[in-house]
Amino acid sequence: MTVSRVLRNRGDVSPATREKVLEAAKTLGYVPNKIAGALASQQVNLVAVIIPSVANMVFPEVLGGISRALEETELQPVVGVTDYSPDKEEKVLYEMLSWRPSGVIIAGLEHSDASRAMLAAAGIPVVEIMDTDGAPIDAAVGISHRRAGREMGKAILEAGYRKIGFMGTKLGLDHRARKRFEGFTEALAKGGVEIQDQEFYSDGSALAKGREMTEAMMIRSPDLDFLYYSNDMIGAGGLLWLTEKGYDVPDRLGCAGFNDVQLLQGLPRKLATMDSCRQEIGRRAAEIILGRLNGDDTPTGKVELTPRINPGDTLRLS
Amino acid sequence: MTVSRVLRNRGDVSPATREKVLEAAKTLGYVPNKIAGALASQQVNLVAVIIPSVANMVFPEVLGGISRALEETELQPVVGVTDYSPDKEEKVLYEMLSWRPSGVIIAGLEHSDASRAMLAAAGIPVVEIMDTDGAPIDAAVGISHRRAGREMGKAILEAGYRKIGFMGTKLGLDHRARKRFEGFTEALAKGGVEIQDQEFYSDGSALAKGREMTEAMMIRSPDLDFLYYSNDMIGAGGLLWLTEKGYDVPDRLGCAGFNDVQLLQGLPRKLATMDSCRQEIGRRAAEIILGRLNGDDTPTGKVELTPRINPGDTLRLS
DNA sequence: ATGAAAGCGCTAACAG
DNA sequence: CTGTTAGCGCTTTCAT
Repeated sequence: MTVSRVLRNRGDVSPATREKVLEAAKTLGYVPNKIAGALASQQVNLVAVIIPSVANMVFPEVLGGISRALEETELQPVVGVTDYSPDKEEKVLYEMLSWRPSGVIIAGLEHSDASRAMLAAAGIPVVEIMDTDGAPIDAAVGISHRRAGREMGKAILEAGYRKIGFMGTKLGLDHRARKRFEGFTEALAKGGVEIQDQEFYSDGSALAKGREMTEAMMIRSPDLDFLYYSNDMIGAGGLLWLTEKGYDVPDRLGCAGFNDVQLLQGLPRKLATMDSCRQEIGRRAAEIILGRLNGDDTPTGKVELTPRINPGDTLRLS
Repeated sequence: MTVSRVLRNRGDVSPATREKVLEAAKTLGYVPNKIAGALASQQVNLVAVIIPSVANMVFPEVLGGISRALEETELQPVVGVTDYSPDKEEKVLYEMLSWRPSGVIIAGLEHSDASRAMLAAAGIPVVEIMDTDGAPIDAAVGISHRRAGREMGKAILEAGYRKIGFMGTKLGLDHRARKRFEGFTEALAKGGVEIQDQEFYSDGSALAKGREMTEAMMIRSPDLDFLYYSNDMIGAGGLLWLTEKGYDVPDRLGCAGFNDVQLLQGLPRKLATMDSCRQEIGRRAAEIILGRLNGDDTPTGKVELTPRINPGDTLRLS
């Protein structure tokens, strides 16, 4: 009845009755039931956001971009976490889709067949984020990690480094880290250079792991002149160790990470890195959803952002 | 009809029809509509989790505890973020309650009157977390930040430090930081000591801020012999600066933070700190919700966990 | 073991 | 401007 209209500021309601209803609602402590509302109106102003982890520092920033873009909107983000597991992704997705959200923002381009099917069948805008190396189901916004790896490789060669070591997460399910690695080795190969040593880790405090792995690697392969880390956290740990040991960085030895996490500002030396455009990815993804929902003819397909190399203090300039 | 029974493994259904339904569902890519289900059954297996921030490192860990406890359950956490604003908290809460969750886990004990009213009226279990200095609406799990501050103050005095500086976030809306500060000054007062210098910051990279503030403070008050930081991140930044400048830590100058964030493991020196029991808080909170929902006579009221001081390398032992 | 019917609390469309 | 009437897609209860 009229009550519904008042609470949603819809249609014409006389200020008098409006007042009355509002007051009654307040004194009764009335909270509308969105479940019933959603069922009746067949629309749920929620955007499902599916990411691998909240601990990773990268994703909270993407989330920030999304929230900000959705702030002045009816839409609200709801996040689900997959822990980098395709199985869990499938479950989370199923769970979220069963609430009939207005759109989905999901990290990565690789999903199980079932997940892809659900997304395709959902009949709502789907934006895959972070990565553009592959074919999106609907829309995608991100960076090309393969290209990012390649460019870092190129920059390193141009700076004159030749004996290169790599450290990173186990490359199994982190597709983006894998693609960076592939692009990196590819660029090196083009310059006739091969990675001389490499090491992978799976869990633990990234800073400490970076430190340990770096120590192990420098003992094993003392003549390395560059260390490429798959993320800034292990890179920072490594750099701390190198600094303590008195390595001449970046001349005797250079190093670089990936992500440009601002968390690390304040460390003694600034690690060379590459911005992964996290905020903007979030914002753009949200905007695409909004556009689609407004019926704008937002172009489907990929939006590829371009990360820049930030040489910091640890990459000799060529 | 029968379909409903199959999908929920309820009631007696012949294996034959069961098979048929399941297959049909799969080929049709059928995803049940939880909205309708929730409306009909009057129950939503969601737990609203309301926290100030996801960027803070503290809350993701609490979330981890909650998720793990809820893993084998029907319940699913859904998080809302308040950005430390009571207004936003109210909005988020209203929004979430309108989805009729089965329970609420919310950070802190201070809420607007409206928020308290909503929580009290919701008729669902409510667990306030992180803090026990105050009166909970329903149940609470956390630590006494006042006591944490007091204990750190006591430990510092016992170790013989006397000229103490404090650095922290602006104490406006972060009630827990404020309570720690109050407890801290109280303990010092009991020992006849007063804080000699203090500085507050609002935003920016915590590590960098800690560094800057420490530098400023040590220039302004060079005879300080202890620095108490309201969190580990600024503490770590400060410690890095002190180490670079060659301060004799912890003898000439001690320092300590709060939270015991594992993120920082791997820094050259380990900051003295206090564990804030984040994981366990999350787990216990979830368990209380579960208990209440199962009708167990879980005792209402506060659960106060006891944080321990971890002296690291920066607190002289007494 | 299965079908039929009622209704969850709202919104949408239409009357008044 | 305001009231009335149908559902939304399920679950629940009751009959078969």
